[in-house]
Amino acid sequence: MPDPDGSLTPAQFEILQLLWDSPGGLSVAEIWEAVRGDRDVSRTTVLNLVDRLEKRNWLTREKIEGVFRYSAAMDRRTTESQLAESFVGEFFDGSPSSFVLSLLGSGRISKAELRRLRELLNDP
Amino acid sequence: MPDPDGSLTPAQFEILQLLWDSPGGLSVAEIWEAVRGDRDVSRTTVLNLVDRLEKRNWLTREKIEGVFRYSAAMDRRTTESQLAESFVGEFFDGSPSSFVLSLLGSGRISKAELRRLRELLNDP
DNA sequence: TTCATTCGACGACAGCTGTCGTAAATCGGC
DNA sequence: GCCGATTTACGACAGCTGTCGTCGAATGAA
Repeated sequence: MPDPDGSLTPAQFEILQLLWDSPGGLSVAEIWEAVRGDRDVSRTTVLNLVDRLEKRNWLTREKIEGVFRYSAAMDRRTTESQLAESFVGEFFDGSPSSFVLSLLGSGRISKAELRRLRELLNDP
Repeated sequence: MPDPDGSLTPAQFEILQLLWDSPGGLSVAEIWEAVRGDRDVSRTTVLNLVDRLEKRNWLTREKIEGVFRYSAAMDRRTTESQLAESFVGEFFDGSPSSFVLSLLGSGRISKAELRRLRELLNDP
């Protein structure tokens, strides 16, 4: 069971999010139903996304009562950490503070977010 | 002179970084020379990357003494802010604190970076 | 002017993504 | 066991990316 290949696009990440929120795993039909809440998309599109993710070892599947149920192969924390780190590595020279500085510069961070950030860094 | 189209890949971003560091702009030959410091790549590859960036309005160019010199159309701060914000929007539900939390979870942040982050958030 | 060198436009290619349709396999009800 | 419906596999497509080569145009030295 090797590690997942490559990185993730938003469409792929959306599927992983659904699976992380569904302990027992989901069938393609269920994923489709959930995705269709946001975007209008065909069943086979979702099927294909899921299929490719499974081939790249991002998902595992198990046939239960005749239908495949998919689950995320890597847990949420690890995946998100990896995404965040490789993004900062590629675009901010690996410097989180440089990234946060840019974010602050955009001026679109709410007071609540700022407070949460301070707590995060000063507390533990 | 509309805004730049779409987002940026690491290869494209590398070129922008070079241009931000070169006030007078750079010719393709100069960009090539700089890029070749990192990766081994053909002249036409760089030329094509630059060409497409210019067509998407990420770069402007001006012919000086017979040779095009390219400059970044959008300044560094603005571009980086946009990148950071859209990344957080796509993968962290628009929540910077959630992003930083993931980064902390990876356990690969140096003490110096942590200190810098705290200063950044407590100072202003 | 001529000619070698540089520069730039263009096209090509494979790989990936999101999108979809068709066809085959599977399943449940009768 | 058969048939309609669901599920899955597979192939197709356009668009983008990084990669490169070719060819014509521009340039400058002799």
